[in-house]
Amino acid sequence: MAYRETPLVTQRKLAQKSALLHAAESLVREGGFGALTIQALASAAGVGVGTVYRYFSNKDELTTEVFRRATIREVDAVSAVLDINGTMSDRLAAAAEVFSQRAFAAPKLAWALIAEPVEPAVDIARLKYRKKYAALFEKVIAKGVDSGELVPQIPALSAAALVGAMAESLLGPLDHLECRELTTAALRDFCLRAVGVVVESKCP
Amino acid sequence: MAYRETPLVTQRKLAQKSALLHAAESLVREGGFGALTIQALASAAGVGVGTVYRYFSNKDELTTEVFRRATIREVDAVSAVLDINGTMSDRLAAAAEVFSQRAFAAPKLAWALIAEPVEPAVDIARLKYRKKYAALFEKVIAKGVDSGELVPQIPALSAAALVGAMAESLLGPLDHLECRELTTAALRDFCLRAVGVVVESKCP
DNA sequence: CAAACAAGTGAATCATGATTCACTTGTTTG
DNA sequence: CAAACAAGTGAATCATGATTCACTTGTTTG
Repeated sequence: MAYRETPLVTQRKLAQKSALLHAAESLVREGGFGALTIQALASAAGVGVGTVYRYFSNKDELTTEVFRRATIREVDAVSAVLDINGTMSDRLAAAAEVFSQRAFAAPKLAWALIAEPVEPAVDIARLKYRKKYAALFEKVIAKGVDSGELVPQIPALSAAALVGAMAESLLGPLDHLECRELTTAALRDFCLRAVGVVVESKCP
Repeated sequence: MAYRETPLVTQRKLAQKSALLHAAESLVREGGFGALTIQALASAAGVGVGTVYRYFSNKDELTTEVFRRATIREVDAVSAVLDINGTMSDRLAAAAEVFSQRAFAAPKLAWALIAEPVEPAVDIARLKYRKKYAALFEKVIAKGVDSGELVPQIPALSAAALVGAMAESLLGPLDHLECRELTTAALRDFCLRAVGVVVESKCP
């Protein structure tokens, strides 16, 4: 007798939540998190504002989830490339390149994820995922130091510094899409030098 | 017959504005820009909220001015040390050390200036002063590249990356004041390697 | 001293977006 | 089909701090 959620309804609800998240990410891709208001999302998704609250208990939950999903894709891409075969410097080089290339491929999104002024909730998530990047780098750097491939250093500090270097150095160039290749290469070399890989042999 | 501002009054007004700015910076030193509300400032300075508006036309002007004054001190300190005699790497090393030491000396302020989530107006100022740091580094790096002391590179990119590396790598350690020396040295070495100075001779 | 004016005051108001809630519409069950 | 319930709605309300403004207090001038 009682009403029970049927599979069809469950699926529709999932689809609706997914549609909302997609619409929200589109808004962020176009105008950063500043463009992601409940009103804007509701009208972009073609629903009433109240409907948004059926799927997210509040704004922070929404923005945090949008940030999390987008950032996880980035972290995963960098993580994947850090696991390739080769020396530690090969891996770090590939990671820097991927980070840069992906940022150039979606500049506004990159800016939103990396540097846009946002509500504290998103900023906390940002900190968390920066640590995730740093943890990935730290592991590889530590291995490189152990094997003698990299100069002795504090892996945790170098890793954080790499994250900062990557993020900051792209902020300016992101709107100069022509310099993409040059910038990517320069950033990669900077990172390699920073962790103590000799780029050009000095002892012929 | 008409009322005209007497030197005494002019001086009092200057003193009042200065007192407000000092009180505002104290609030920021204790709790970041988040703690700097007009209400809090007014009661900290022992005046009514209306009085604050006699000296600053709006909140953005106030916060921006507090940020500007504090940051200029930092930029000047780094700038001064970049002008010392010595090789370009000596200068960059000194700059990294000064940046780090000053951050450790006032951790909450450093956090507020570098990374705290703030209203867009302050964030714009932040961007501006990050560029100022970068410009200082860029000059020194360019000189070093020209003289062959540093590896070939894009000075503007390396400079931005250095700024990012310094800022990011201190975010974590700032509450571990014990590691101050070690962290400072590690950051300095990271920066020197990054710009292509060979820290340890490889050709005996 | 008193007129003329500026500085100081803080309760009241405003601005911006998030959030609620009484109501409407759609689904499920027997 | 109709009862039972959830999803959808958007105008109204709320929350947070900035901002205003009618008023009070202090300074200057002749």
